[in-house]
Amino acid sequence: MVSIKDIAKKAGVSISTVSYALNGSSKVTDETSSRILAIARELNYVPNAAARNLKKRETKIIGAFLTDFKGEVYGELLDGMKKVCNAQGYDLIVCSGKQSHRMLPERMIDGAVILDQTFTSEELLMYADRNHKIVVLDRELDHPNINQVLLDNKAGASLATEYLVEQGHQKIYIVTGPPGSFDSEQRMKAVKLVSDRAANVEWIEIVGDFNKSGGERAAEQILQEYNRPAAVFCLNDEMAVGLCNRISDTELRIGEHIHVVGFDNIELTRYMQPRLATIDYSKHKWGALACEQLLKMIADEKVEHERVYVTLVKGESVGKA
Amino acid sequence: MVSIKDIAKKAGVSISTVSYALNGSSKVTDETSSRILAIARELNYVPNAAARNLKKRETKIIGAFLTDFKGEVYGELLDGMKKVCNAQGYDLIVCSGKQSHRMLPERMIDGAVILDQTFTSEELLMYADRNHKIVVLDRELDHPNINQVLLDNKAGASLATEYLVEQGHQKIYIVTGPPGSFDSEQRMKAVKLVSDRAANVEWIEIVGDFNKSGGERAAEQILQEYNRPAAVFCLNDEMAVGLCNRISDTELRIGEHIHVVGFDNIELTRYMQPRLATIDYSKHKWGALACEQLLKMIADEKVEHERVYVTLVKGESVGKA
DNA sequence: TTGTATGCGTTATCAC
DNA sequence: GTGATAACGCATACAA
Repeated sequence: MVSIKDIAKKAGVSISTVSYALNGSSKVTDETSSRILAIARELNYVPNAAARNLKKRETKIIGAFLTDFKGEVYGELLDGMKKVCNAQGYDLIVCSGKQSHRMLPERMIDGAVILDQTFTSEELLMYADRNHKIVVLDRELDHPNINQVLLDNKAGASLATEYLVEQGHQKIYIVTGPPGSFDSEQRMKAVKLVSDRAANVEWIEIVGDFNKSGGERAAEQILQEYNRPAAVFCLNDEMAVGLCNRISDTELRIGEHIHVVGFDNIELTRYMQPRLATIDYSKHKWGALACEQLLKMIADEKVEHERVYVTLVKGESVGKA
Repeated sequence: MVSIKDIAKKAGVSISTVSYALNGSSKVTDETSSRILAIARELNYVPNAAARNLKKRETKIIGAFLTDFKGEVYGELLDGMKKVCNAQGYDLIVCSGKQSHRMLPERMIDGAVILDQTFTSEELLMYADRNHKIVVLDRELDHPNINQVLLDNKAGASLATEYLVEQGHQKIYIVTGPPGSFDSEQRMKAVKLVSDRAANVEWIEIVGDFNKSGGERAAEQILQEYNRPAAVFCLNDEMAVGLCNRISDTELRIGEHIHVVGFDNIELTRYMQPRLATIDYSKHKWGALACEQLLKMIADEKVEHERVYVTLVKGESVGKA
């Protein structure tokens, strides 16, 4: 491996001069500087990250942690993060799984964005206590080194529920996420609030898992109990897709016998027949905002918790009761 | 930051003893070792990655490079990679964009899996010359430090084309990927071979881009020229989705007037009506194999280029001519 | 079994 | 403007 030492030797200068030249310091003459740069290029010199990181105590890398790589939501989200990071000279790396947790405490990254159930809140608080900067997208956590950038789950779930109520539906199934999911619990709360406020609205909770299979299982239950048209609010689109898919195997029609609304507005919903009603938000903006906040924290700027706004997307998957 | 020096001081031993103890060396007494470990835990000691990397000249991290984060194919692929890496004590990080290229030459990772158009082949060869280990999934490249794990594009495209020919189609549109795409060119070659071998088969090339929008544009052209039923081989599913979507706005029916086959078997195709015929392969296995090969190279084991096999998935998107 | 000493490749603080 | 030199935190050959 070619190091600054090699360049120094070849240029007949000291390593400190080389370091200055490579870092564009004005302390060195243009002439020596350009000579050193030429030699560096000639030798194919590449700085060693480990050495630089060790000395500077920063890596200029941000880590995004996901529960798994399979989610539909992630593409745009990561894209938003990358754009912001790159614009400020940071690199973004994406990690998943328990093993990768070490990245943060071992200082391989300067900060972390968490959308990852495999982190416990205690674990995150511990890292925050050790002065690591963290942005959480999937929980509420109060600590000076932790910033929240959360979806407006309450608004989204209210919009969806109100939409069903307005259409005259009185029997509403709610297919939830996995037990303990922050998003699921938040959304569920809003559903209860809205439907309890409405007259003659009955809601039935079905425990789901935020995956297609959960939606399919919910469909089974709903089909078994079927006696009159019903509405279903799947707390995410993935389950709505599974549910609609299962229903379409029967003689019941989505938007006529079973009315469905989802949450997330994943791309797939645009290609469903009928089009799925759902809750939309800018995933790109969510990711961008998360990284902006994180970079501010790293720069020791003050930040406030942020909220990502949502809107209702109507679709033919919901008809009049 | 608490370092082994702090532990050594508190334990009344030298830093080397601490280092030995932490690394589970048998050179140190069980008694002192456990005492040191206890102190380390008490002080919340976490090793510093930069220092370790600098000394050991390895990071135990593999980098996966993607053209962008938005692709449908990536979830399972990355999952396969992660599983293999983790099983062998490596971490996987996912990167995208030109800025992240530095990871490899700066030695932040021990090796790279490339599915990323933003790398030129010259660039990769240069890294390989500097003894960096690389597995490519998206091009042919011959170098002792580069291993290929490629899809069997030729077989896949042949299967798809033969399927259309068998169904009696004589006018076949091919919607290609972006100019210069290796996969696209490979598939195109096989299409020509098969259709030229068949009697009375006419093929028409439409330049696409592997995105939905390319499929939509292709649909426009096909609709304009429409005078009799035609078949379309979209060289990936993403474009097939865009194409079908555009067609479904018209009075023409997929599988009746326009017959479509794709490539990749992305999850979305399962939810299309009618179901898209396509070429399937195990994305999980592809990723796993790529990392197995890479880890072997890192361990200085000999490897041969590998091929990922494909199968035809029939669907109602293709009917008899 | 433990301690001493050196070096990994950089950056940065001093002198000169 | 340039050059010694000392860290950064860790691993390890060698000495004791």
